[in-house]
Amino acid sequence: MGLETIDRIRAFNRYYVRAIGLLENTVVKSGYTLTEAHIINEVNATPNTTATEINKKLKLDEGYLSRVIKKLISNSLLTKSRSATDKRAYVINLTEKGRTEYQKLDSRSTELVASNISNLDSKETVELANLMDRIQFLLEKNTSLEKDIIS
Amino acid sequence: MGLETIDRIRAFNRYYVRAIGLLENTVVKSGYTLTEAHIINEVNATPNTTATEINKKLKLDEGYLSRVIKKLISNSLLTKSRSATDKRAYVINLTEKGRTEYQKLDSRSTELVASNISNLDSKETVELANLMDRIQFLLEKNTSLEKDIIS
DNA sequence: ATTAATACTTGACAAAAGCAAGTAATTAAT
DNA sequence: ATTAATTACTTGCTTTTGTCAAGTATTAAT
Repeated sequence: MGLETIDRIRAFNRYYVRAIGLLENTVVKSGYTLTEAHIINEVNATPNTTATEINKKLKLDEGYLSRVIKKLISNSLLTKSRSATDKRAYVINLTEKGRTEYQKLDSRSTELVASNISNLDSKETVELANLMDRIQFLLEKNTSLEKDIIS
Repeated sequence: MGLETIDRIRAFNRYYVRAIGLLENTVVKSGYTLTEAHIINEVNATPNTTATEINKKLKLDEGYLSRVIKKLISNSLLTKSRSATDKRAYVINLTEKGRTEYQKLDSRSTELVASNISNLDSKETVELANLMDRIQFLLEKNTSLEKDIIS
């Protein structure tokens, strides 16, 4: 297959890095940092989670995560209460406001994607999603678990 | 096609953001920040460029860019000299060391991609590159120029 | 019981990035 | 032609983001 195939993959990665960078800016304009948005997403996806659980996905510095959570609590998006089963840990949940904000971020994100593919007809849109699924499938073949990187 | 198609696209974006985040960490371990690496790439791609030209691609804060370039100059990777044709601007180039470092970053990146797809056979690897090309083609359909975002 | 590991916090600090004001050179406007 | 506006870049100041290390409390391991 040759080196030029890898170069094509790298070209895509550069392209997508840039595209995603623009996304990130847009998320930030929503008033939350990307990290905050990720945390909100995580807590939404798995209620009654803990900082350690969140960090298995986000892999931030523990101290930093602790502070960001603190900030989200002081902004009334999250609640934290000592776990009954493990008093070292704190159970984290979204507040009502937190759920509302999650919904906003979520629909905002959907709108953005929709607008970014607005020139595609529905056939092409489905094709795009299929291509993406296939890429993810191929890339995940390489990494049985968790350690997947692409560069 | 329905909302679930957009959700699939968003799922891929999340997946890829994470994958690219891991890439970034790896680049950083090379001793340069991602921003520095991008600048080095740009100067390599277009010699005799200027800060403004670089920033058309990278879209950083001007002041920040100015400082990063300064740092790269003090590390002997770049040179800067007043443009003869426009004395406001500075012509930027790689030094010999800069070229060497570019080559290192470049081959490192190729190696990383290769290792991340090492489980694919050559047929699948070509398929992957084709899928990526097609995605890029579809996404670029949406934006005649420069303003492409995907989220 | 003692030691080690886990969950989290806090203080101090460093790096990355953004904002705003400024200089000098060039281009556009009248 | 002179003034005004724009462009290219720099610098000081601040904020945001992230790291490191030390510490507390709790739980698990031996």
